[in-house]
Amino acid sequence: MNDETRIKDTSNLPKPTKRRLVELLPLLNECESKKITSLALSSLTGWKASLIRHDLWLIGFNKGVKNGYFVKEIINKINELLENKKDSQCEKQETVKNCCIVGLGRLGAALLDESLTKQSMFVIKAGFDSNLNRVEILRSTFPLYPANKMQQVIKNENIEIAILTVEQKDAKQMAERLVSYGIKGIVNMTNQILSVPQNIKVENLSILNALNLVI
Amino acid sequence: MNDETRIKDTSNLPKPTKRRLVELLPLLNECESKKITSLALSSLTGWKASLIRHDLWLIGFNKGVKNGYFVKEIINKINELLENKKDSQCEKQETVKNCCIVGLGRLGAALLDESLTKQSMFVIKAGFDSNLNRVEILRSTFPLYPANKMQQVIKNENIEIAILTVEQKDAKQMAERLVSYGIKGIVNMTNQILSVPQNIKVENLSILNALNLVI
DNA sequence: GGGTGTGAATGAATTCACAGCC
DNA sequence: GGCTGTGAATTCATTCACACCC
Repeated sequence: MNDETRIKDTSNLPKPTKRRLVELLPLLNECESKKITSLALSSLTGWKASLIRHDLWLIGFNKGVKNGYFVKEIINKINELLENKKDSQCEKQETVKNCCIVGLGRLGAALLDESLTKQSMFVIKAGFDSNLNRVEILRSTFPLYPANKMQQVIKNENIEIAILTVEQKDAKQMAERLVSYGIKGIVNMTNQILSVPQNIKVENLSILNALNLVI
Repeated sequence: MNDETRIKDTSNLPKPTKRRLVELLPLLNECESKKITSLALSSLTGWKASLIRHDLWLIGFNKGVKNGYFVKEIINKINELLENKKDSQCEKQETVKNCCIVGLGRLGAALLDESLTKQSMFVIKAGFDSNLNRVEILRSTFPLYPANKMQQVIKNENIEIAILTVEQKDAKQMAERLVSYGIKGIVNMTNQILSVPQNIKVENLSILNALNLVI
């Protein structure tokens, strides 16, 4: 077997590493220099330089880097990961991810705006609310539907990700419904803990919980 | 030395433990039964029962629990922690935490609403934006100020926490300003990494980053 | 039996240390 | 000298295992 076999299997990266890489992305995109050293990244992020090198090593930066990493190369590598190309040989597949917003209260309504996902791989395809009024009144660049259309729209539009902004009390059962309709990832903006099957990914973004953690 | 000396120093709890406890709080508050077992909590959260017992042990549930924990007791204990009472003998101090919202774009404006912090220890005292228009037009239950009033208002109102909802490009420097004005905790809703002094706490709640993690 | 309390054992993530390269 | 590449050492978090209690 040749050297290629030594390339790390990036599909089961440690979670903290993946998180850091994702956070790195916006920073790298704004970087005007061609190359950047682990030390420079360290001072930009506050993370140890050795940790950054280790992370980059895990995603395949072995040998060949001389005096700092090429910013573009890091960006490309991270993007590759995120697009879950299990097989890097595979065709340049369409890497758009369809999302929806579930719950159009104050917070959900604030997301009815393309700017959130501008120049990203995410496209918001639909908004849902069980309150018909909201669905009719709110204006948005993508269509809004009553909650009873969820199953159908999620299937038709091939939506994989939901941003959950419903009221606390509805969060759990709504998450279950979404999972049953085929949603694979949930960005949970409520402060409820969602218990979902292992293969469903959840990120918790409760502002109230966050406030409790920054005290 | 007596038994009291064995009580854990809850001020430097492991971060993951603290996070779980905070997430537990809303769940416990809705719990209608008087007592709850670690097993029940496990099935509600998806976390291992032994982990939950360990967490509770760390915050002082040693001995004395017979057949499940008293829900109220857990809630109280966690709240005590959050209010940072280093010294449990201390007077029943005022445990309100003053917050502000920095950046009144679509996301920030969505938070101009008491419902977020209702029946919590947090009170939003002010909103800031460098765009005078927004400050004048938006309606809110607390006062809005132009950004140049920040230093003064933060000091006068004794504001310790900021919810950062400015545009990406302004995030870093705004964070630095906030720190220089005495802010101790930042809920960062931008996708920029903020590098702040050690003693300042930051929680990152970027929706775009979260989307990248649930793929 | 079903539950907690608790240290020890395991597993995971980070940091160190240093060889090797320009 | 400054930088990366990389396994080993260390630190940190979770899980196990079992004594004890009702």
